[in-house]
Amino acid sequence: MDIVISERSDMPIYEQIHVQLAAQVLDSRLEPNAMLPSIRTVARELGISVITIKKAWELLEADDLIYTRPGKGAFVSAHPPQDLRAKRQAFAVKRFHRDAAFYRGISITRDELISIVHREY
Amino acid sequence: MDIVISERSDMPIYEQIHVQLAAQVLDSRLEPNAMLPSIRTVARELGISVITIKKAWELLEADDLIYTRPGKGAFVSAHPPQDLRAKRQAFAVKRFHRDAAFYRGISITRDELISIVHREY
DNA sequence: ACCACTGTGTATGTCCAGTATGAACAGTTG
DNA sequence: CAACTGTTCATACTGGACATACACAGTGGT
Repeated sequence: MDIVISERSDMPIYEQIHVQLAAQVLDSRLEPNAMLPSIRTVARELGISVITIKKAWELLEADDLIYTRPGKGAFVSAHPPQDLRAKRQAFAVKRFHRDAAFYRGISITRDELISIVHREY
Repeated sequence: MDIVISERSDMPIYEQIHVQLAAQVLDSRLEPNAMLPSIRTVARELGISVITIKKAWELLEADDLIYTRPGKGAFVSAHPPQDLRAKRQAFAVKRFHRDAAFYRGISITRDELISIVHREY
């Protein structure tokens, strides 16, 4: 489990953790049912608050990407690969709906946006 | 000049104003060199603080979309249509660079993103 | 010269999200 | 029983967003 916190990101820390861990689950880089380090351990290692980690864990659990068991720990949810691919798409689509509002707001057409993605991505 | 403030947006008010006005300039919906309503007028009409409007005006001026003259007012910058199209592209590209970080972070390929834009936009 | 506008700058204050620390509670396991 | 685990609660700090108020300086019409 690799997490890098950027102080220059405009995303809050809990969101950075959420997204990075979600990516690792969605990429099948974490073993299904593998135990995650405890929130106290991650907090200590990253030099941040347990509450911040817990918030990220809550989002991941809401996404059905991990599950937590009081007294036991937090674990990677097990999903068939095709479900993970679908979840990754859904994750991207959900975010895209928010981003799209901006481009619509400045009258960027679909073709213009596709062209931008093609060139800049 | 039309501005609608959404309390449900996750964008700060000054940013909503910035983006909406930028769009109107970039779409040539505002006459070059037309005078904008004063920051006190807009503040009163929208029921917000003059400082908030001023912040939006500052961003717009930094974008070279308006210019301000103490004692006179704020005006729409005059640009040839092709320059406005280029500016609109640049505006979108700049924003896209921020948005792209997320999609890269969850390993969405260019083709996947194009497909999402095609389907959802 | 005066007035009513304009933009600009400063001071002060409130609110809220994000984050922090610490402590306590409850569950699990060896 | 101890050492872990997750969970909850209390309290506090910081910084950004936003607010109000006031003062300054520029512009233009009368």
